[in-house]
Amino acid sequence: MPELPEVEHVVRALRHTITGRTIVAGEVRLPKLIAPLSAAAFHRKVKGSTIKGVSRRGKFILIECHRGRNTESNRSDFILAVHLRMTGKFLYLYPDDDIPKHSHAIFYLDNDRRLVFRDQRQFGVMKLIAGGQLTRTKGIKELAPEPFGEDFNPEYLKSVVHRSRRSLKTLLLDQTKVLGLGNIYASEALFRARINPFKIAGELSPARIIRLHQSILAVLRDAITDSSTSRIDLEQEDGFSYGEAFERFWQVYEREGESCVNCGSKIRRATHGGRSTYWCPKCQRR
DNA sequence: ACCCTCACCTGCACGC
DNA sequence: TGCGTGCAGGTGAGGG
Repeated sequence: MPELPEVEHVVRALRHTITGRTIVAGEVRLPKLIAPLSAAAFHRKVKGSTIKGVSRRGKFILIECHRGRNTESNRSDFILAVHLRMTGKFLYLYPDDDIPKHSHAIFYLDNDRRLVFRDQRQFGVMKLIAGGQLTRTKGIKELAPEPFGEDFNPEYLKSVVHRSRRSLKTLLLDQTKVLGLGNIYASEALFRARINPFKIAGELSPARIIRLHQSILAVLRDAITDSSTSRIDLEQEDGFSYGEAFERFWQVYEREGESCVNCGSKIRRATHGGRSTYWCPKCQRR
């Protein structure tokens, strides 16, 4: 379920929790999670490595590790890149806690705690990336610029939008074009920009592209800020709950039939490319 | 290069 | 109570 704001919160929680810890052992129970690497090879690589830090690229969580004493040497450094997809979660278990169902990877840490990757739907993915290879890794190298970076500017968005004949809603979900939105925040960003989700991207006026750019940033930033009131707790059964702090902020998503906060019209829902899209028919006319 | 459809999974809410 | 259906916030492979 997580989109960029939720991933950002998981990254902060992990950074705070596991930076500096050494991985004593790594166990993989669902081989496809790390395929084509074998569980044995995975264990050999992570065993004895120390976690330097935790960062993010798009919706990928990057756990930066190094091995051996010489931290200056890049040679044996690697990144564990984790994508939560729909239901992936991290848990930080106490020694006596049971390992819950759907736990597909377990990292035994040097403080006797275990970091568990749990994923009910098994869509999540882990990649072991050798030092310096991040920008050459398939699935990561294709990603659009970070939304909060300099390269994601109105000019960039204009170039992407003008080249596309897809609907804006579909375009916003394409991580190689616009990074960080998912099905919820794509609807929310279009609502804030007052743009109809079915509008063809290439037909968007320059003024509206600027508005869309601002709305994308505002939605992501607000979601990160608002939800910080609900701290992501890696010790909860679910690792973290998206909870009310995230939902409270939705203005159209999952609000079919409710009144638009701007004009009072009934929010509509339609299935578009197999996924739900929500919009206000009056504020977001075609 | 672009874009569409389907596939990957489990669990939950719903109607009968 | 059970069973079938549709739905869920993400992406990638494969094809046109």
